[in-house]
Amino acid sequence: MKHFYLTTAIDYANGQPHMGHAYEKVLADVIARHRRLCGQPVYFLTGLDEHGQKVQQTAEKEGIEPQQLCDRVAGDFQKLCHSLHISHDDYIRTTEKRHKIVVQSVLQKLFEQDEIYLADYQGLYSPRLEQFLQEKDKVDGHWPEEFGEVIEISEKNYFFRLRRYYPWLVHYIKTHPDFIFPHFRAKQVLEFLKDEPNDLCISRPKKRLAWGIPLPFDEDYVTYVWFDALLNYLSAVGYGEEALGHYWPVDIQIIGKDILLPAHTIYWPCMLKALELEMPRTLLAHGWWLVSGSKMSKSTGQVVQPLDYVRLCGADAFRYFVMREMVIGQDCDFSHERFMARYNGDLGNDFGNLVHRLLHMLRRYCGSAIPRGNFSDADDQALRQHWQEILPRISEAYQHFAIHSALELLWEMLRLLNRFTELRSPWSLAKSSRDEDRKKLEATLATLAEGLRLVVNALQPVMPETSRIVLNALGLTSEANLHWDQSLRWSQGLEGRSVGDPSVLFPRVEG
RNA sequence: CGCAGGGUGGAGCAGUCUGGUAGCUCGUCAGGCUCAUAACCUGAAGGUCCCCGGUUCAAAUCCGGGCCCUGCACCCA
Repeated sequence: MKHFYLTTAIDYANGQPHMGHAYEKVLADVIARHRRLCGQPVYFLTGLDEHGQKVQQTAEKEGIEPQQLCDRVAGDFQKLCHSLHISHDDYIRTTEKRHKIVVQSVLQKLFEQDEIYLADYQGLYSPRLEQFLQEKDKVDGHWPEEFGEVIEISEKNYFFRLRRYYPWLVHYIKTHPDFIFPHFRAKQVLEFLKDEPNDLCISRPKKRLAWGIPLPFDEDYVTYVWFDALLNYLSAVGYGEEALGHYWPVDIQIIGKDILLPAHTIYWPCMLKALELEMPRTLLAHGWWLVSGSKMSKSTGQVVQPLDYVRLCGADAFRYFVMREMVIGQDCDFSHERFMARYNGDLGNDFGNLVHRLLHMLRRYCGSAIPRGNFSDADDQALRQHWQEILPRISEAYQHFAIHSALELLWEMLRLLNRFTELRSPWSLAKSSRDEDRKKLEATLATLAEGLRLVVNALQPVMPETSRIVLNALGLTSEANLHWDQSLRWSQGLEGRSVGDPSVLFPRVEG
């Protein structure tokens, strides 16, 4: 059976993890966890892009070997994954042998197929910065000081015949509306493609850049970093081996909107086409996090690092926040106020407090066991009815990456559970000595427990840790193994289970 | 210039593709409850859905025009 294969972009080793990296991994993780719960075997890949000029330069600046730098940065990013509870199945680094072998075999194959040719590359070059320049690098029509002397040079390089696939690519994008998501991004790509792209220069002379994968057919050159990096999606799942069939084509590739063009919508499809491989099913381009809080931070002398919130409020709270706030594909603003509002309001008040008050009532009124629910009235029916209505919408939202709407629906349910609690007022029923009131009290708590179980199960992809804690508190230990549809059906399965003591899931954080 | 995205009660956002009494969260005001994390529940006030025009029985939504904000190919989620 083919795996559901999804990837994030691989992060570039020249820099520290930031909000965007964290978001992308969480998004991918939520999708991966959801698919697993739906019973699909999932292969979730992320990793690190380690070659190229920037890495070489940074390493030189620090006086260390590039590989040392990469090892350190890889550690930082893996730590990030760990602290966010990312459930990736593989972490690929482009300096690994398994990757280099694939890059070289792909290059050799394309070279033999005449997809790669040698030609003169002409351009403006700054020897001081050791890089090629573009007209747009000019400031007010002049080269900035730091470029030093700018000369026109010509050097031989290898090119990939991208233009060969230009007409095919345009047609493919036009006829595959699900290829690029959100759809409006496809329009942007087609706009870009109105001008025929040039063939892609895939080599760098070793005398200028040594930190890369050598071309198999010319030892004087290394591979251009994008060409190298994109192939990680193939090298991780056994390109050239039988195993590839268990993963390819890749189902979802999650990337930032900035690397959609030209890398993932031009280079990558053309490379795959030349290799006679199927296209990715969906390229999912997300937006950017803007941090407007920097002004506020300056005035208070505090620099707010978004990842500090993981430490402050926990991974699940961070995951909830980024999934709830970001509408897929659009940009979104991060601010302390918004984070705290979501944390204290949504998580603390609506959710955590509901769990707490329910467990407390179960302990106080029912000896910490979930009672039998053999009483039903209009309020109770309405609650079940509501769940029946939103359940397909929640599944649909997960399917279409609208995680924020899935969460919105779940919180709607949580509010209804809080309202139901008020309507039935178990604390009043508990004072009565009538049998009927006792039955009503028990049924109320049973209904609340079941409602909470359903919400928490549907919340698993976004908040795995919290879900586990709450399910355990409801006396369930193996619920995670249940199939998505099965676990989200209203049932009586909780009856008789002994529940945990009330604990505060999301302690209030002031400030 | 052009292209793409956005402009919805005090704040932040859904909704726009598939027209049908404008929805959510926060905030404000009033009330209720006391199981609970100064929490929860109820009610109220508050909107020319950027502007102009068109299509339609009906427009936040479709069409045309205009204004404003943000991005746009070294690298960057």
